[in-house]
Amino acid sequence: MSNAEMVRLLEQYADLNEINGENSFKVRAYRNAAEAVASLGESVAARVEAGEPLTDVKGVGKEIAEKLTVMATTGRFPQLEDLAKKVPPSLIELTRVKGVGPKLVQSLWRTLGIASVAELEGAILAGKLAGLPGVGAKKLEAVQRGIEAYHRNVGRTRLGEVDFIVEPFLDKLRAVPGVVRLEVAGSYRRRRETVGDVDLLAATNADTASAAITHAFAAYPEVAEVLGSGETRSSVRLKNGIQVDLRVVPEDAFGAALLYFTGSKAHNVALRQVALDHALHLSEYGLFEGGADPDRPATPGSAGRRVAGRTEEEVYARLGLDGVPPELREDRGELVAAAAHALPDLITLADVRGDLHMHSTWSDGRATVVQMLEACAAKGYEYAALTDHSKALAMTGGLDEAKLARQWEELDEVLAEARPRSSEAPAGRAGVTLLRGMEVDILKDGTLDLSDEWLERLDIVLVSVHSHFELSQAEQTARVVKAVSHPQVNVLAHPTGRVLGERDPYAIDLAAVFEACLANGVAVEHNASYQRLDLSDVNLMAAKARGVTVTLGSDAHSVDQLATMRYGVDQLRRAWLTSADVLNARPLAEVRRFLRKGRG
DNA sequence: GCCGTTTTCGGCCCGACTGTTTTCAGTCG
Repeated sequence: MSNAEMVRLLEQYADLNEINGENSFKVRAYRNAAEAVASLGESVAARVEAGEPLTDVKGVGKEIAEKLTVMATTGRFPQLEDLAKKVPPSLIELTRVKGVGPKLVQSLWRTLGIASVAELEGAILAGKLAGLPGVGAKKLEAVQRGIEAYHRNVGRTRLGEVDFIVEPFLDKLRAVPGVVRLEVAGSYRRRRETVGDVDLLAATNADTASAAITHAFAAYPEVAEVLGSGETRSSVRLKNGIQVDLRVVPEDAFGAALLYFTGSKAHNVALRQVALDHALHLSEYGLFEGGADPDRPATPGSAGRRVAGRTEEEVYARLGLDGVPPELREDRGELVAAAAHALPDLITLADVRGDLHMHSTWSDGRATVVQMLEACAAKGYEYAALTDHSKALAMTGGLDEAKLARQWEELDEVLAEARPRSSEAPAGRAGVTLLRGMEVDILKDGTLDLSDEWLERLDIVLVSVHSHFELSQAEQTARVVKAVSHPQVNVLAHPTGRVLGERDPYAIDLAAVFEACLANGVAVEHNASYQRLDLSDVNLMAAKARGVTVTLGSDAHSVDQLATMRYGVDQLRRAWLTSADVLNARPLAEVRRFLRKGRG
């Protein structure tokens, strides 16, 4: 059984236990264990086979280790199967409806036999919900709104699509008088590959400004519906279905609030624990001396004297920690590293010296080679690899050997013109070295869609899977391993084939693929297109752990798409990568040395 | 169920908002 499957089952077990009214700490323990497995970076099954104890994994104790072992060896989770007989798994879907939590689900199931969103809708129409304990007219309305939102917005929105919405909204709100700070927090700030709700955080210098921004927030033209509004918190749903929350906080607590609302939840929990270890108390209002007094009402500031809170750095510093970049705040060891002053010097967009994956009008790109090169020059790149598709992708106009030869004739001309032989040389693309490459299809049997002769002539050979996604894991792994073992291959592009929100990764043993890449001097790509972002952050961490070189490619099919590089850098940062881990953060000479694999 | 220079029991992050209540439970983040 794969780690992903184990994660899914552990989460399901946690959810069902929660609905069943089980001890909330036990529920959390299973969620923590699921998270631990998800970010493990190695196969649990392999670990079990090797006899390495699972209890070494933080968050996995004796009980869960046993359950994981059973899953790994038998492919089953008997306790979950038993629980599912008492609590139907379809109830989990009900808790995804906003306004419906575990307690209400339990009540719906026990008293009315409701076990699905569809049945809930039916019961509301039939007037059966009124009279249930805790359900009045307003609650009923909230549940109905929740159901509408559920249908409209199942799943999350890709980061690159949220940007288009968020940036203009921010501009509007920043213009409100009295707003001194406005930031996006949440998973958007952590640069997760997809975003659920958008969390905005504002600091104002007067109470009147706080009312003004709340008003401007609700009055934004793209707002379809105001979901809730209070003195410090408001929520709206935009016309495209995305929910946006606004919090207004005092300026001197902005850092603590930004920290808190950026999360992740796991990071916050861990950070608060660090605060407690220092006999301090952390909330979104600041870091306080003296613990909260349980006998007094928990009003802001009642917890003691504030010792930090204006900036995030101030809070971290008071806890003896270096400032943690938002991308790392996932409770994957960043606090330990911050305490040891050992956080990685994360790669930045400015470190990227070239783009190693782009298309032109020679296959399915929309811009010519010259246009792409000029755009790369404008970005200050030292080099760029032209990597059009091969002939197997007929619909993209992929290149066969004859067409590739014609492309090279054009490249000869382009390069001759670009050479600064006189003052009339086109300044635009001067300075960008073109690497002649191709994105060659991996055929079903693992052979490559281009002759060896041409593979040898290319400066850089990317290989990738664009077909036969449904092969078994063993077949897919063997296919890809065979491809990267070809002596002329340099980069395995978008290694899992996923398309966010559209297509799951195909079944493949990445550990085996990484081993083959390492043995053959092949790099794995992080495809920076925000539809793909493949490899994922967790898989990138695993690649780095095995010593595999990573490349970054925009996979641009137009000049505009070259800019998606920033989303790729986001994910590399989330994976703790530094510029030293990334091939195209190195100077051209080093890149060439890597591509030659030590040959001539 | 997990964890441990407060270790094998007794903790486990914290607060806002809403609605249904008459002092609080549920939900959310």
